[in-house]
Amino acid sequence: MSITIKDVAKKAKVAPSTVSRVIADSPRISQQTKERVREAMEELGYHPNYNARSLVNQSTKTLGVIIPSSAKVAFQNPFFPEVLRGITAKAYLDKYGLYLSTGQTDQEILEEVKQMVYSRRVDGIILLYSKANDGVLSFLLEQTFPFVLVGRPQGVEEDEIFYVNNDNIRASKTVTEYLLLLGHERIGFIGGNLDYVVTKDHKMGYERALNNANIPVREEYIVYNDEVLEGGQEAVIEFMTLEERPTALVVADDLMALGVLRMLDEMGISVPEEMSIVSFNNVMLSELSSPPLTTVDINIYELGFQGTDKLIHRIADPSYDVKKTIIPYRFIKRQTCLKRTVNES
Amino acid sequence: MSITIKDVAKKAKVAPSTVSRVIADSPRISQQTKERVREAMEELGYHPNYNARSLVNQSTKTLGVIIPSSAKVAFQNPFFPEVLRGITAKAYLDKYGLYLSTGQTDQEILEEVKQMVYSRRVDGIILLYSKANDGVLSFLLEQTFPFVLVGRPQGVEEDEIFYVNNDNIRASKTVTEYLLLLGHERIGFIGGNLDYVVTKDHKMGYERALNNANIPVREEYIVYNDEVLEGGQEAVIEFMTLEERPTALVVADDLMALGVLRMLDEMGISVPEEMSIVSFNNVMLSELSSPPLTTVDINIYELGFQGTDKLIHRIADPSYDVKKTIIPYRFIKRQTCLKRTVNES
DNA sequence: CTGAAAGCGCTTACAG
DNA sequence: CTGAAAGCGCTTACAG
Repeated sequence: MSITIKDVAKKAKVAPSTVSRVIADSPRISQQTKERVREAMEELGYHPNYNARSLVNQSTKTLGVIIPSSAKVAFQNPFFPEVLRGITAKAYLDKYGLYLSTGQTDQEILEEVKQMVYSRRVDGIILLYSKANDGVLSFLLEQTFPFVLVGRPQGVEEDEIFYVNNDNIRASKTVTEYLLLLGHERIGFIGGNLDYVVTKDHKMGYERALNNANIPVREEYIVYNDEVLEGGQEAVIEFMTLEERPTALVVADDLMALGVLRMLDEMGISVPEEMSIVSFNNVMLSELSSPPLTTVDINIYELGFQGTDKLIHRIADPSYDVKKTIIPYRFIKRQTCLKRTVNES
Repeated sequence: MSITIKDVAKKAKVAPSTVSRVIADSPRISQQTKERVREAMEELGYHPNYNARSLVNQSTKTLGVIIPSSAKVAFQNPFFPEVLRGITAKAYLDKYGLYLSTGQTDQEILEEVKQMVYSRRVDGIILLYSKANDGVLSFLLEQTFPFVLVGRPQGVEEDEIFYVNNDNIRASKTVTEYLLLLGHERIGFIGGNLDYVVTKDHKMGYERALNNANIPVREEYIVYNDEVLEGGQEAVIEFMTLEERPTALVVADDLMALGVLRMLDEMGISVPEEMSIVSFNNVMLSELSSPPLTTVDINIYELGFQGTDKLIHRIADPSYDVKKTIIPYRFIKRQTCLKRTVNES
């Protein structure tokens, strides 16, 4: 059908192997021949067939990107588009292609990952989430297939895993301490899905800050929710029906915080006067809410970029051994936090 | 290295071709042999090599997904994650893989598309935007490579192109008429990037509605902006410095409308009392703003799903000829529109 | 500096 | 119902 190396060879009156070497720009081919071959390629409109190449090279120059199961939830959170942007940028630089997972359930995703590695569709995998007892992770580990995790590994063989992450524990601690410094003592915590390690880290940071300040951690001030958008709203309802309502909130995600804001608005509770809020991610929209969100910029783009960088390193050089990279975060103070007024119990 | 068809053949004491037929579940192989071969595959942990397959089949079972150049802008708009979700769902059903473009500029993207088709990395392409004089489009057309457009084609050979789209002209007309019915006569239009066909369609619908109502279209009421988020804000400033300010706004995108809302809020102009707003897309967040946005649900997921369906059809059956699919939209009335109060000039 | 040959891991007419 | 052989389009030792 299409033009192959043989056609070019014939036209340039050389052997196919010579054409192949010209493509690779081998120094062992004379300038003259190169030119003649290139001319022939040009005239015929030759382009190398990727599959043939991959087959003999045993490498595809593509990276598999695994998006968490709840694609519906996941995709509506700007986190994923933004990591993807970082991944994309780095992949482009190194001429890697990106192969996207399409499964919706954990089961489907595991199947897909297996296909990807067994059928040699990708050279490495980048896992966009971290949770405990993840089948995908153990599979990858047991196959010793190159992969990197965006998030903190948890469970067995942590030191075997390549990953990029923020220090989410510290970030959460900082943020809670900030609230403490503003005089808040009744601080609520709205976490994401507890399956994810990041949620545990947020909670841990929160608790440490309270402990250091000798403020008891109260069960009723801690709430988790899967739903990024509705989650915040439900949590607010829970807190607001408490006898001793919190005066400040640590929220796992900007989008959730948007939901919180909206619900508080409906309830006639003003932010930051009556309720202070800090969240995480510094998603584009966090600046647009009213009031603009005080949040932690975790540098999502960089997580994607560095993760990809690490993966490519790992693929190119099996002896590469820098297992983890911690991306710095930045606390962004906007307008959802205020000193606690002392006119309540 | 890894287990091949030959290893299985040896173990099962058959010819490689037989193994191949067992994989394809050919009816011409006896049940007995099938079982023996399958056992061998199982024991050895055999998995077919995708590249080898693709090479002989001349097909990759992968779809290329092309995201518009301004990935930064694009990705921050929930439109793309949401189409991707639709694409992903359909691709999964038909066991197609997804290959993502990574280029940032038009030039880079064109290069990538060329690579994809020349090197046979994908069986078809899904273009997530439509603009006039698009190099990618003409290239695909001239190669007669299977592709589908999400959006309305414009320029030459429109009837040659497979596409899924909304009737954006009518949607925009409807929405403008709604504002008209509420008594608004000074209606501003904030469009997106004029390079995109959707922007032209929105404008056309807007103008038609005004024309039908015998209301002159005023230059100063029409504004375009690339930046999804900041765009709305700038536009508001422009309008508000006019002597005769608009009392209602048609906004190209929910995110832009969020920007508009925020700016209006800062200016102390209340929505919907002093300014009515209608936008497009019905992105998840449009419900969370205060007030919640009146918008047009264009069914983004379905655009992706149906587009992919069309592409797969086209690939599987070259005689398939249903060129266009129009996805219905739904006008969602929430709280950003109000009857115009007549206490102004 | 260049070519002939083998091989990457599959599939599919062609025979029998 | 099964096998031997050719071929998909490349690359890369091995010779010369």
